[in-house]
Amino acid sequence: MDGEEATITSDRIAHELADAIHEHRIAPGSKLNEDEVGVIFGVSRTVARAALQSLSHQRLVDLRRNRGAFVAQPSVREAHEVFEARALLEPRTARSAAERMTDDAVLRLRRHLEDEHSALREDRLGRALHLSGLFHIEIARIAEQTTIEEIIKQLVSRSSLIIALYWRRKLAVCESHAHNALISALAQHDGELAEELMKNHLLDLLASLDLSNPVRTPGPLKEALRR
Amino acid sequence: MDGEEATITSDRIAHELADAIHEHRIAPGSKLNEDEVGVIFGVSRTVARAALQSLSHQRLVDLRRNRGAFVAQPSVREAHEVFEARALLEPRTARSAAERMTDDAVLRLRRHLEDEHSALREDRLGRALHLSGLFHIEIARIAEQTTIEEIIKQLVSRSSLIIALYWRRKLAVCESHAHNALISALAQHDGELAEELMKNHLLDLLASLDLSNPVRTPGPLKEALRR
DNA sequence: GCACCCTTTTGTGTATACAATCAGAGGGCG
DNA sequence: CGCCCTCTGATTGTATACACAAAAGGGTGC
Repeated sequence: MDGEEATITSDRIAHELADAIHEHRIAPGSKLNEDEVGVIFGVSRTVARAALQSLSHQRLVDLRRNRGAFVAQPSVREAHEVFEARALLEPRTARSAAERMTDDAVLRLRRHLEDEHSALREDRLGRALHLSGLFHIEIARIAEQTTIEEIIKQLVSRSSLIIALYWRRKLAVCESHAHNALISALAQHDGELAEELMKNHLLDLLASLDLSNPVRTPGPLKEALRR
Repeated sequence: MDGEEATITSDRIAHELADAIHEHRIAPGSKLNEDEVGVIFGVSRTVARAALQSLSHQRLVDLRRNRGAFVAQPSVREAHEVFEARALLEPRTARSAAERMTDDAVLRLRRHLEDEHSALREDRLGRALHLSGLFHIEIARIAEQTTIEEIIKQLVSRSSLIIALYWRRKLAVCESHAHNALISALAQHDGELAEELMKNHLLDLLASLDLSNPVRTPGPLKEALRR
């Protein structure tokens, strides 16, 4: 009883692809060929197709009729909108999280932050960014708001694409500080502070992007699927 | 050049089914057989299946492996969460809408409200409720926040299921009043008031539900698809 | 030499066939 | 008489085949 790869469902493939996109191993604009995806995961086009459709519902890929699936390339407009939505949801959610914070949750967040640091030390920037996004999702989870968590999950996911396209400067260090400060506020059940910190953190994140010129990264093929 | 039904895409089917659910023509818990859907719309299971998957991503239907698709039955917990999310998003969005309000938008909203009244007069309660939900979406559209609009669209959609399950008293009249007051505030560009009105409107809506007992409406078959 | 059109090729859209799985009915056993 | 097991019918999961649309490539005419 070794393997657990017996059931390769479309959800699993969607997840796998999503992770690759989040870690910037697949660039925005990349073509995702149905056959290719199917071959990679050892399933037929039917299943691969379902996975791609799933990703398109999450706005991670763009499905163009008779053209195929492409990793989405959010516009500048969309970038602003996504952060606008996050600004409405996340600060108040951080406040809720502060109220519900448990010792266990503090530990989980600290461990998470530690992973982020490790990834950075190993120079796996993509992975670090991915973990950084998961940090926000973890906070929503602590707030015990599954629905809002799902929404934030999607927004963070799209943020990952936005960062891939409009990145300007390394914000890794201040990122960590921001997350660190957040953990402190949460651990002390200081909802007010947590809300404020989250609000500013999101503004910093937005400010670290260059949304002046509409970057075009045609995005080449993808051979980044090493599992 | 009469027909426009040449291309029955899965999106169209998903839309059609979604409308039926929103208007309470299909009850929560109803089984949505792939073959049946396919026959009704004159397509193969492949397309019907894609439509159902799409609806499941919107959380309108519940896809159970090897069991099939069922119209979702949100739990009491989920009901609270959905309205929690709406409370975070919609009031501030109403404020934005007030700032961007145009004469044209006012007209659109008034016409919308009028439709709602017509539906009520014709005793088409389901349709009235559906329109009432669209009203909220229209406000998000006026705020020119496509992303938030999409999120609200989903939340309103799920609210429709929640109302179908946990309805307590007729709130139709106060609904209209609330929407009317909102239009006034928006027309006067009074963001502050619009935000407050929306907040209270959502609280009223939530209060009109009976979320104490976990209703179980097994939901019979569906022959409600008269197009 | 360049541009345009036709052919070829690749890839998606859809239908259908087959395999796997589950719910329910019926019969056998305790 | 009730419980459990098995068999059957129905329905979903997956693969494959074919139809068609769009891109790629080469050839010809200007």
